[in-house]
Amino acid sequence: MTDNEPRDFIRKIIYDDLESGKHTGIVTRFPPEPNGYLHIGHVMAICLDFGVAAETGGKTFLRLDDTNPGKESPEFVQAIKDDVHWLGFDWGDRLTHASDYFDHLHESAIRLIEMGAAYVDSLSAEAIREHRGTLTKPGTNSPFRDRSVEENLDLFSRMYAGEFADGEHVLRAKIDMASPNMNLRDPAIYRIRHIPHQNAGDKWCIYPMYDFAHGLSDAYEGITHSLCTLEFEDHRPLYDWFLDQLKPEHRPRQIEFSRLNLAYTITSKRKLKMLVDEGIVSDWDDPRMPTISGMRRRGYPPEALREFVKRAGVTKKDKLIEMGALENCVRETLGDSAPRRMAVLRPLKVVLTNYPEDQVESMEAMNHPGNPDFGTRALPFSRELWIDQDDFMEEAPRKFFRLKPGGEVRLRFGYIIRCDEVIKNDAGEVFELRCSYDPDTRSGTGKSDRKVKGTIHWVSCQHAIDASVRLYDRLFNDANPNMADDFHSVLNASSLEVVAAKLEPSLAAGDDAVQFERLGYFSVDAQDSTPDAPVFNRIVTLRDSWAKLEKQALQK
RNA sequence: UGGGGCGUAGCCAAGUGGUAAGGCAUCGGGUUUUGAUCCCGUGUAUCGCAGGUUCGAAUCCUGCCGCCCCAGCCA
Repeated sequence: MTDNEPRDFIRKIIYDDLESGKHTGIVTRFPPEPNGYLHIGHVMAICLDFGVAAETGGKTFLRLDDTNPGKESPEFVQAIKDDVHWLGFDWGDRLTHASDYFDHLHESAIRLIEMGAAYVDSLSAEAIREHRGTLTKPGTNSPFRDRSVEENLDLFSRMYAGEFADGEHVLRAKIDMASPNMNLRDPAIYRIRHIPHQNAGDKWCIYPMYDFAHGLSDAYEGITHSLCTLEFEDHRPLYDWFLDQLKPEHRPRQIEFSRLNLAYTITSKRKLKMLVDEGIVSDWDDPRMPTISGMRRRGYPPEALREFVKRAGVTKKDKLIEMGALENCVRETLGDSAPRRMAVLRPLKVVLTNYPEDQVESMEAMNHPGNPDFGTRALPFSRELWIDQDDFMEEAPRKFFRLKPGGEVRLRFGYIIRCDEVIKNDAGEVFELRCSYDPDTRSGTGKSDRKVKGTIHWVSCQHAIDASVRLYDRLFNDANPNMADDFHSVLNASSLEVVAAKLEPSLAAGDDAVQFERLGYFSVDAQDSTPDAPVFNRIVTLRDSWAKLEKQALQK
């Protein structure tokens, strides 16, 4: 147990239930509907459901909530399993489906009918809506509400037998059409759908609704605490109503917490699906997507996501968390684990005019400045180098301590160089820099104690590897696109930029996440990269206080 | 306008009658061959507002305001 650590309100309830002896073991479930990919919001639920069970020595079911065939598919089931595993959680032999319980559910529905607590309604969907009333006006009873038990049983068995078309009849719980809680106005519990099911195949043509299936599934599995998001709070009376009526052996308790919203992104499966279907992103695992698979492909480490949701906390307050908070978790974990490398994103040629034509030196470079265990590597150095265009300014402000005409800068793990001449192309763009190096300043020799303010990264031209590097930015320009009338209007048109980069030779090995020094963390794109044409994704930039200064200067 | 939920610093978040933790961000400063990391320091938070109870209120009471969710045969 994690004593002394502040516990969220749900853990308090659960730990209390353990201490009071109400429960001797905790059983939770993570119940996604396999109708899309899991996203950052689900990470929170996964960490809570699996986390609290693991902490208490309990168990967690991964339950596919597949009560609505037509929207659900095995592809999504597989993706969900992959994502939960990747995040670091294990359900053991507790992979279940709501559809595993269709027989029990069907029997329970019949019991409800026998108890006079459910009836077959033959009103059209539209008529049912009209009878439901509004938020301020009570509903009115369906003319079919008082059918006899026998008639209901007969009708329901014929629904089951496939005698009716979709929508002809529906089974409803008989509760209270005047309830101020809309969910209690005789909710539908079974509907007719002549459509095969992703797990149950052709066995059924009637399917249970979420409210009916969920609580009972929880009960069948012996779930002690059924954790869900706030929008189901209104459903809790209904959840409890079914349990009150049917009195299953185990009685689960539903507890609701607020969803986690990430600024500048959306967490609605429906909208994420639109991004995919409309080709705005390449697929569900596009590295810009807030899906688990997208973040995985982008290179986010799972421990960073776990740390992120831990910091976010579990409460009932609506949250919209800054993107920076997530990115910071990613930087923190990668900062420790990623080896350092050098790469030039927007190459600008530097010729060292006083360096021997055919000479190549080998520079020793640390793989991690803070951790000697990472060792060192050899970096080839020669007369022609690539540096980043951002590291040169023809007319530089005072505080710019990179390269400028007549100015000096240190090449990381190399020499101090001075910019002697700026060569431009016909369009007047800076095309090449003629520089001279100071042979006494070779890194690590201690021959000179000269200091220069700036250090920049570089790659030897003749040794460089060409690679395509994808630079990602937020998908939306609005902090809360969830609330936009039409998310298309707040899309960030430049969320992806692809550059032709030059990499140091050791990057051919294609490691896991690495840091390109002074630029950020990058990883090989598992799908598109090939040995001949490497493709890297930028996971996240480094913090950049220079960019911040520039931005402030612009605002003045 | 019915019902449910939520309001503590820019973003999260502890706190449950004894005088406002912590994290992230911000802003200073130090170290640094990554303008990174690291290290120090940095916040008058009218605890949504207004009344009330109390020696004492973010915590209790009353009234108000704001935001979110609910009228699928979706989950």
